[in-house]
Amino acid sequence: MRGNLFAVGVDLVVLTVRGDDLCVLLVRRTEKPFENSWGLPGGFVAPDEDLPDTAARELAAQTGAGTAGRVSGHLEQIAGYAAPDRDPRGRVLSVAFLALLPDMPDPDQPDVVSGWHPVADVADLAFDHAQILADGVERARETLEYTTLAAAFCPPEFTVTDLRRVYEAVWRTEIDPRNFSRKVTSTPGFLVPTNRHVTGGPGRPAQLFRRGPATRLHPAMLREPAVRVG
Amino acid sequence: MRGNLFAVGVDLVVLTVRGDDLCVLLVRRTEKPFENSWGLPGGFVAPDEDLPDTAARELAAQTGAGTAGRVSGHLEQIAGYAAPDRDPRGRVLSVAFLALLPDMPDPDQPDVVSGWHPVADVADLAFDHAQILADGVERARETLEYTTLAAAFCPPEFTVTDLRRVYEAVWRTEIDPRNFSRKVTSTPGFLVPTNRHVTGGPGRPAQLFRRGPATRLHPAMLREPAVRVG
DNA sequence: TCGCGGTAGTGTCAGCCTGACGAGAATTTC
DNA sequence: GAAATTCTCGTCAGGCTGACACTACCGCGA
Repeated sequence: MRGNLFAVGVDLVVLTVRGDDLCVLLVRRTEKPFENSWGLPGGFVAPDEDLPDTAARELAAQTGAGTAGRVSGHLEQIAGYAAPDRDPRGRVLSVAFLALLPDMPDPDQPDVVSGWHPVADVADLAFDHAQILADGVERARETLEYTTLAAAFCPPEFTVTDLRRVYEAVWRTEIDPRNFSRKVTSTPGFLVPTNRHVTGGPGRPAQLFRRGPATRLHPAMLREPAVRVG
Repeated sequence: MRGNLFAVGVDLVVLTVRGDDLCVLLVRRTEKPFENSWGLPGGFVAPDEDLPDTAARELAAQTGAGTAGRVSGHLEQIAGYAAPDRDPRGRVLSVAFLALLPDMPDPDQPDVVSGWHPVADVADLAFDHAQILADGVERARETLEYTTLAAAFCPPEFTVTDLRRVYEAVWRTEIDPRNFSRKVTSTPGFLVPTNRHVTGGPGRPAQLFRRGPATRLHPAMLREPAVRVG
């Protein structure tokens, strides 16, 4: 077999929505290279492990959530990255995965080595992680247009407003609440009403919904037709 | 550095439209494993080579087109595949790329070791190439919905009907020529009229167009809203 | 108790886009 | 020439969207 050999790792772009911000899970590196820099969580692929297995294992380890992340979360591959000089230690290929999680309390160990950072504030990541993050965020933005995956950012039961805030945070736009409500509630299989309502806050109580079986939006929920001719 | 080592290769899903069929470029394997089976063209990543470089190099080699494939073609990454048992020789990670080319004469060497096959007729490929092909075809179908990339299947100058046949072949549907023409000619930047016309065939001569600068379709050209709720 | 601000959800309406055609224009073939 | 074929423009009804008026229901404070 020809070809030189690579170390193969998996890097995770773990996104969640906290308040009005789209946030990414970053870890502070404790080893060279890029010691003390922030980077994406990740690890090497173990023998007899497939890429999604590695990603799921790392996700569980980093979020301290056991397999809980899979209950309402989502995990998909973004792409492979293998520029010859992306890792000074040698030839390393990294397969990036995108994970979407509901907002959760800060990571189990309340240390400063990992935490949520608004993606808009992120700068200077290790390796080519800035590029990977950008690709992951763009993927998430597109995914929200054509699928019902925004609900992956929400807890098992959520209101239409919760869901709208996800779109607004990921797209950094404002959406008319009335039109948004009409769209998502009229899409068959997107939301399953529970007939229960949240109370406590100001205003009329909002109905709680659960995720429905639908996975795709037809027609899509398009972002601003962003004048992009070139 | 932890982790075991992988050989890393690139596999190509090279698609074109011939007549009414979406076709894929396959090669007949001359070595074990899967000797004499059909498989996707590909090769290993050379030292100091990035993944897109390998893909472009292999594409040029396989189509015998030098760099001509890039003139009106398109090359994008699909995903990485690394199941532990996908290659009996050992741990091999393959990054798949999707290439879209205009129809061209059969490969330079008129041998039987490589050629175009209608994707609908393909069966029993080597390794996990059937899965990779399926993923590539699905990616192409989605891409046609949201981008202007169908023109990558066409020669530099083409008619609206040429373009429509691309959509029909990739989606395996029929599209109303009048509505299709309205859609593509009214999308700013999709088609640039040349004011020249093709002649020779039956019927009114069709105008020739060139690709415009637009890359995205707003709104998208949706396939059949395929009743898909689950 | 009674407004009052705030949020949830419904209703309306004009405009754009699409699917489903009709019909005319321009060419080859018979 | 007449027929067949293909390209192109028009028409029209229906669906979806953005914009926004309006009602329903809550907590809060006077």
